[in-house]
Amino acid sequence: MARPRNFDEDRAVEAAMHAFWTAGYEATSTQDLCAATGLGRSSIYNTFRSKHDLFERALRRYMEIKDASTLAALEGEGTFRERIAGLLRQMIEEECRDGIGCLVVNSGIELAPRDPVVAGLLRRNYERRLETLRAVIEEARLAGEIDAGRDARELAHFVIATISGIRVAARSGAGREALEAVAESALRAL
Amino acid sequence: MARPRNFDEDRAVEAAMHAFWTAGYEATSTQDLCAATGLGRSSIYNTFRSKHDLFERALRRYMEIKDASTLAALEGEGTFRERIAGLLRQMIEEECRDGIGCLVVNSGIELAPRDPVVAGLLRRNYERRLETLRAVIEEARLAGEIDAGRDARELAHFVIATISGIRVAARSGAGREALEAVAESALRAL
DNA sequence: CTTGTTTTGGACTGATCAATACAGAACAGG
DNA sequence: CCTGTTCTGTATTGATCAGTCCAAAACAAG
Repeated sequence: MARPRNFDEDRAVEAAMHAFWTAGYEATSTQDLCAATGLGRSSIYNTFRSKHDLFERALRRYMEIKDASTLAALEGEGTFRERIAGLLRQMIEEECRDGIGCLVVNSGIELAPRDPVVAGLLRRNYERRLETLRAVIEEARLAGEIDAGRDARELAHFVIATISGIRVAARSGAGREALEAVAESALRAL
Repeated sequence: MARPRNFDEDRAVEAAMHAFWTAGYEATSTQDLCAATGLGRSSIYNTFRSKHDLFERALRRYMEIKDASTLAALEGEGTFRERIAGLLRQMIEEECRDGIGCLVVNSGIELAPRDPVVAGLLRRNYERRLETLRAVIEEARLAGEIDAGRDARELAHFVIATISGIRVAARSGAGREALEAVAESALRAL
């Protein structure tokens, strides 16, 4: 018994996600968000309470998507090493293709230091990724694919840091060969 | 035959550097810059042409300082491994102490994708750091401290990426032990 | 068709943004 | 002390910021 919505909320979140992703939080104005989503100001403020709340939704959505694709790479075919190599290659491919970076890394740098809510989201997501990786690595360790003396959790930290390092390097002007060299060196460390 | 300046230009640049460093480019207003430097708007715009130009100066200054301290760590005492370990420890210490991160990493994420001037500065700095590290690694390789079959340039890329990875991890909520684990794993890869 | 509820577009708010204008202050050379 | 030049504090610019308001529009239920 009321006027129905004229847009898809999830599509709007994903459009906002791309806007924040490419330009960052501060540099994305509410005007930009209107243009990206195709909505009017009222619709945005009526649906999402504020620019910050919309950003949270967008960041959560990004994490969902990214974590799903990471999990898919980790649970794919092949040896543990091959799967990690595939994961790193996937990141490099992404970074070189559209040069858009990673919203999690971007948010950690731009917002986390002064935004406790975002910092909390990122910390929880970090823990989740860490645990996923740790489990996979532990499995590989027990299967004898990597040195039994290594600590799975520490290696998981290392893999995550390597991915972040590759992403930052890509933003600093490193070419594809450089990124692949980093991935190769990291794989050797496992 | 004119009124002399009432402030030290270099001190002003360093004050601005700290402001940009802690809050980022967009989130630092010209008002903030006045407060940080202790100068009036006129003095700032008269000395540095614009907020952007002042940022460039600040970024250049940061790179000078940082590169000097990196070079000092690399040219210190001890084996190659010890010096790299010292460099990583220095970064971790810095990251844990004031949790302020690195202006180069921050700028690469926040500005480089949409600011060609900053992107150029960062790319040139990356090349410089790469060459410094490559030379040190090459020396270590010839001295037999690391596997002669490895490529010094590739390893240099890897070390830089590891440092960036550690910095991003610190911003994502990783604790000191996690960062140290990353450093240890990376050292093992050399 | 009427009523009730929600959405929507667009005008509007006060605040803040980077940057400028300008007048007077401060000094060096004469 | 003057004169010329550069500084500096303050007021102000127009633009843009996030967010609000309100009237008209759109639909469901009756």
